[in-house]
Amino acid sequence: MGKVSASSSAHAFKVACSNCNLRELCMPVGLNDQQMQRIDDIVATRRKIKRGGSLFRNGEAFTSLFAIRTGFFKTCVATEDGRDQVTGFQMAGEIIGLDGIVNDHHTCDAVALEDAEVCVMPFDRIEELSREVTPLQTHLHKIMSREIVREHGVMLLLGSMRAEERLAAFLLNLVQRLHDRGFSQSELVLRMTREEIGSYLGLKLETVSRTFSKFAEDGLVEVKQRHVRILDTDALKAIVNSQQA
Amino acid sequence: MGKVSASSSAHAFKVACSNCNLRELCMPVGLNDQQMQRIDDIVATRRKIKRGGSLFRNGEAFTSLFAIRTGFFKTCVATEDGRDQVTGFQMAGEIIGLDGIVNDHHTCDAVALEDAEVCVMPFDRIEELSREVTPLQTHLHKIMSREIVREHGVMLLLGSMRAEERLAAFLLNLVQRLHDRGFSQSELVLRMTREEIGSYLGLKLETVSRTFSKFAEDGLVEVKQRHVRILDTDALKAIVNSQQA
DNA sequence: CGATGGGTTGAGCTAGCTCAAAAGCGGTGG
DNA sequence: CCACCGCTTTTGAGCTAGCTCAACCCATCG
Repeated sequence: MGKVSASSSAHAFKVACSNCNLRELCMPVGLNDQQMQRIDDIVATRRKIKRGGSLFRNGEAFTSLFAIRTGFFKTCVATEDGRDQVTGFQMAGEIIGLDGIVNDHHTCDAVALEDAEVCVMPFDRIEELSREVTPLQTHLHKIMSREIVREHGVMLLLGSMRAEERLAAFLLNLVQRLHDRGFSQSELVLRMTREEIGSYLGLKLETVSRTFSKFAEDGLVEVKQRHVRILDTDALKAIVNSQQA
Repeated sequence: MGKVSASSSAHAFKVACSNCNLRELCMPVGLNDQQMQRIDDIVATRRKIKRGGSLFRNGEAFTSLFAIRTGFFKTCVATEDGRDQVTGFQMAGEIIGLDGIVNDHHTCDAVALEDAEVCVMPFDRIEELSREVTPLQTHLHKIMSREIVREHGVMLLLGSMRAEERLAAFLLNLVQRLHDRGFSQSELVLRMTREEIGSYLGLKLETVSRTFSKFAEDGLVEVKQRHVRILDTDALKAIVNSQQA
């Protein structure tokens, strides 16, 4: 698989979305062959990122969106005074980099939480083609809108839920997305630390740990380090909608 | 949609973006006459919304984006169990309704905090025209990306700031946006209640009120009900970047 | 094996919450 | 013009969820 530099490398070989098993996740459906062909051409290259490496960083020029092929990312923003906040965790089939469009440079960091590979899609090509292939245009708009709606959900979580609700919502969301990708509905391996979960959820790592322990004590989940088995999905759902405030 | 409810009404008369003094805020710049002409055609109608009325509600079909001409809105999402969270406050020149694109129905409520008027822009027309007028396409993408970046900022605020930092950041943001629209840099009238501010900032209304009082006591602002005069912008900025955690 | 980075757990603290009372403000009707 | 009502805001007093600080454990890896 080519020569890999420090933490990432660009590859010149061509890849085909039309053969990609993640197609339904990142590409529009219902394209004819010719349209599919043209979309294949959008993916300029792939890029591998080693665990801990970054796909892009705050301040870097924006040129491309990235479709995650394998691996797991976090995105985080930072204040001037150095605090930072995880704004999301992204997995295979998801599109990353939308934040860069508005000012032509990225405003957050995207860091690989495990070795990863992404498809590089130059944004000028996307815009060009989406003028001609209507389903692509529609798809792009929906992806951006979906991100806005997702963030609304995070704001709701951060603004009005208590610790247990937040963690329950987080677990349910993760396992749902994994299930959409063909994994178990009840078992998952966390790719991130307690601290990263805490940052995302607006909690301290100790609180995350304690809340995991409480869930385990109550028989809702089994937790062994980063391995989590969900034993009672309904109880977790009930916690999210508990309104116990 | 279509039918006019108690608190809003649709007007059939035509309006022209080209003559609108908010043009630079909601429309692309650098268009030629012919392009401008065509964009004028996007604005199908205007719609007035009385204070307290809603522009759209969670669950309603999505057909159009709205450009705020006058007035002030809040958007809020709700959990199944009835809690809700203000996700943003929108003022003249801002675009509202992007959440509806992904699933063809709205996922939040947009409520007028004062009598308001919006330009109704059918989204299918926008998509159609943005295939032909590249600056419009670019502009649409930037608007959506800007919203994503804005929400990142809110997540940072909700996830990692303390009450004083949140309120200071909120005031600075509001006054900045008002200043961009030609209003004072230091004086503003809040269009929302303490409770709505609290919801947006993830705080209780009492905490918002107390924090205002503390700022006033410290000589940073003068507060008389909803009239706020900022006396020391730099001190507010220092609070936002205090990292006192 | 020792070092290192994550994770857990305990003990005490505090920012922000809850509950409660009272006061200001704006509209309405006599 | 005044009295009243409903809504918003302020302020006080006490409480608590989640934080801080600290110790310890566990897994991995050179």
